[in-house]
Amino acid sequence: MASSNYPKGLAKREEILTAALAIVAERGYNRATIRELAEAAGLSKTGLLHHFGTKEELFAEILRRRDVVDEAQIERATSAGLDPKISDLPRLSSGVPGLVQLYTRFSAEATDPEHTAHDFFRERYERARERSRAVLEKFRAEGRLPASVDPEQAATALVALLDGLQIQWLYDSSIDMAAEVAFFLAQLGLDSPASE
Amino acid sequence: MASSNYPKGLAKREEILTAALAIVAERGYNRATIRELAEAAGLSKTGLLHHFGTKEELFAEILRRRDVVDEAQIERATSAGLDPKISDLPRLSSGVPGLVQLYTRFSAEATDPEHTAHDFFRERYERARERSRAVLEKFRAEGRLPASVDPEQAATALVALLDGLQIQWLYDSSIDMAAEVAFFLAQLGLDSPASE
DNA sequence: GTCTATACAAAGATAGAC
DNA sequence: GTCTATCTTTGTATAGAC
Repeated sequence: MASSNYPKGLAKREEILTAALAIVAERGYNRATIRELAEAAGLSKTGLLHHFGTKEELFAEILRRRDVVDEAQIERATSAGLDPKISDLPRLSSGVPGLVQLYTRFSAEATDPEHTAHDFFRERYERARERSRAVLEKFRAEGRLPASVDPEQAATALVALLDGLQIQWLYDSSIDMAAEVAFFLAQLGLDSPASE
Repeated sequence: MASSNYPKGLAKREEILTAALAIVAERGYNRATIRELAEAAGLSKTGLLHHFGTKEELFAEILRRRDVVDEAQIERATSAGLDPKISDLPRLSSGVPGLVQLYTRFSAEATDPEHTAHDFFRERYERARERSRAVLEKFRAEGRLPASVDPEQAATALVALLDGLQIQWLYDSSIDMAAEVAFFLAQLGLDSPASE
C-alpha cells in the first residue's frame, strides 16, 4: 500500500499523517479536504496523493494506526498482569474527539460495499468480535462470568455498544461511555475485581 | 421547512420522497445524488431543490417519516394491549437495507455540529433515550425489571446497542439484531412474558 | 522517488428567465 | 412553480520537472 520505503518518503508519510490527524481533530472531518491536508503537510495536493493514492487510503491508515496504538496499550496492560479493563476501552483513543468523529463517519461511509475501505472495516469488526469473545471466554473459564452468558452473543453486543455510545457521545458529550460499558459488563454478571 | 402547502406542491413532494426512498434502497446512499433523485422523480435538479432546499433536508424528511411510521406501529401495538416489544425494534424499518444505510450514514455525517441535521439528530437521540427510559421504568414499576437496574443508564445502552448493531449488520448481514437485543434485555433481567 | 502544475468530471448550490 | 445556465468545490488523472 505504501509507495516506497525510502527514508525520505517514510518521513514525509509520517509528517502527512500527523498533520492530517491534527486537522481532523481541530476542524473536523468535513474540512479535512485533501487540499487542506496537503497544505498542512507542506506540499501540493498531488504531492500528497503520491504518498497515499486516495483520500480514503489516508484515512484508513490513520485508523489502522489508532488500532495499533490501542492494541499495544491493551497488550502492555495485560502482560503487566492486569486484566484487560474492557470498561476503559472507550477511553483509549476516544479522548480525541476528532478521531472518534473520523472513525464514526468513515465506518459509516464504508458501509457501501463498493467503498475502498469496506473490506477493511468488515475484517476489523470480525476481529473486534473475535477478540472480545476470547476475553469473555477466558473470564468464563475463570469463573468470573456466569456460564449462562454466551460469549459470542455478548461480544457482538459489546462491540455494538461501543460504536453506538461514540455516536451519542458526539451529539452529547455528557454521555459517560465508560460508565455505560461498566454497566453492561455488570449486567452480564462479570465479577470485576478491584476496578479502580 | 416545506416550500409550499399548495396541493400540487404537496403531491410533488410526496412523489419526490417516494422516488428518493426507492433510489436509496436500490442503489445505495452514494448513488443517491440530487441529479439521480430528480431524474427518478421526473424533474430537473433545481426543480427538486425548489421543494427541498438542500439534499440534507430531503434526507432528514425521509428519516422523519420513518420515525413517524415506526412510532405509529409501536403505538398501535401498545394500545392493543401488547407490550412494546423492544426486541422487535430493529425489525421495524430495518428490514429495508437502504433505509438502514441512509440512517447510519446520515447520522454519522450530522455528527458535525455545523451540519444542517445536527440538531435534528441530537434531539432525536434525546427522545429515543427518554422513551426507552420511560418504558423500562414502567417495567420496573410492574416488577418485571429488577430494581437494581438504572433505567436511564440502560436506556442509553439500548439506544447505542441498536445503532451499533445496524452498523455491524451492514457489514455482515448474518448479525442477528433481534437476537442481540433480546439477549441484552435478558441480561437486564427483564421478565419477558410469552414473547412469540 | 518525490513532487508541481494543469486539466477534468461530478457534486451541490444559486440567479434569474419563463 | 419550474427550468436553463452558471458557479464553486470536491476528488482524481495525466504530464513532466527535479
